[in-house]
Amino acid sequence: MIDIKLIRQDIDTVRKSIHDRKARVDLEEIQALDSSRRDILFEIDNLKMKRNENSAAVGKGNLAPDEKGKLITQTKELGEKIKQGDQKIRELEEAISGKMQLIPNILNESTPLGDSEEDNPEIRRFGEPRIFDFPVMDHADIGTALDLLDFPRGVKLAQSRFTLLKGAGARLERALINFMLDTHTGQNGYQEIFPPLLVNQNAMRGTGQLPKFEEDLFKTTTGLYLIPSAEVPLTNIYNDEILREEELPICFTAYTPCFRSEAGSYGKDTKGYIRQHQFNKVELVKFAHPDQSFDELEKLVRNAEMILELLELPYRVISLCSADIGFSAAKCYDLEVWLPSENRYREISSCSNCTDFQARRANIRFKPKEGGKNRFVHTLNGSGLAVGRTLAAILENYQTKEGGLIVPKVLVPYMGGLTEILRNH
RNA sequence: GGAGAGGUGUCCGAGUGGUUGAAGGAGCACGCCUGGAAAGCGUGUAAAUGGGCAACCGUUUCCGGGGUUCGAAUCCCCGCCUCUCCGCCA
Repeated sequence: MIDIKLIRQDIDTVRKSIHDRKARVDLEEIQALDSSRRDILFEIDNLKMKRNENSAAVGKGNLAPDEKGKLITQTKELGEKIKQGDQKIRELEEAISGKMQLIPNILNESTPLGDSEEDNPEIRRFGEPRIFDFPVMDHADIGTALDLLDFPRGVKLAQSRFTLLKGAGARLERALINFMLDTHTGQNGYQEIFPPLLVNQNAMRGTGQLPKFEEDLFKTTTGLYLIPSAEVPLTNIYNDEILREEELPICFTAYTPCFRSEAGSYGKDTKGYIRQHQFNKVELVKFAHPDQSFDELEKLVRNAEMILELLELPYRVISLCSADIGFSAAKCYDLEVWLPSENRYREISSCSNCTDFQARRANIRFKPKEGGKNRFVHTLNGSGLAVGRTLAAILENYQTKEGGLIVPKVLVPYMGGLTEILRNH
């Protein structure tokens, strides 16, 4: 949620941000609702002041009986007016907040302008795509051939876009999770969390999944939601809390399965392990001081990049342009890994600075060292990394001419010393 | 699922109808003390919101929502959550 004061005082900034995002929001309507709210609030506050004065006078008990009776009757009438006014104010506030929650975050000035994902500028690259002297297979075919991935049985057990991992495939996925967590906790300074995988509506609202993106979520019969990312429980850890400035930045990492209904993505990536209803991810979340958050974003991206570098997977970093960036983010980098079968880079991590957008929704503040008003923290999140896509990238980039798979060096200890997965027949 | 207890400020915790925005403590800030620190002493320290350039003033807030009352942290109803005991259970 953005600050409504921005709409009062600097609506041009809001308008520009919405325009650059190619979004549409009726700001004039919010302005009108806000201004009538303030009018009524002022009026009712004055009536309340009167009521408080009257009640105090009655309480003192030094009034003549008839005077006292008159005052009580009069105050009773005030009470009726106040009740009606309060009701009206509540209605207006609900309307305003409903509309405010649909406004995306204000873009940071460093977010590049663009009309579509075609306009996302590349920031840097790592590694050289390998030259293959044999026809490359895609990860689905390799995974099936090596009996690491079982797509039909995943479908049988659940539905399409659910996959079964088997044997060395399951172990490779687990090895990746452990390798990523160990790196982030051991070298990058994150604290490991294992959060609930189901969260309530309030948490979903805090990070911005609700109310706008409900159709992307799985909901249980008891009203809880399956998390689409550990971003949700991690960021909401401090929902409604006040931190001390000295604690910042706070850095959390978590491995969790993630659940997405992928509504509206029919026809996209239907083959393979790239787009699943359930997938594993290691997430990075930071709570940062507003003055530090963009530096912290750079560090967070580097933390995620480090995983790809250690795995020796070629990748590039792009900066999402105004039309492609997510709802809660002010600035966002995507990491894209090289997929030989597609002959292109594919998203494997998304690292965002949400500035105070989520903090305002989730009411996460900190007490400034020098005193003064509590301020909203800045929240950041990024994948470090999407495990399934990392597995897919390994299958493709590490395939051998003989149809086997070399285990990336850093994963060998996590694979019980296994260096290569061979084809049986 | 059955029985009971409880949800108060950054934290702990008192408070059952009117100077309670809220005792006391911790924490934090500043000052005194000290060679320096700790301890000790003193002072200060809630948030949201509206008006105002500001000083300042008003309103609201003691889990949430309704109600009673001139007036509610305090009384009544509903809901949510937490804890204890019993039952069930990985």
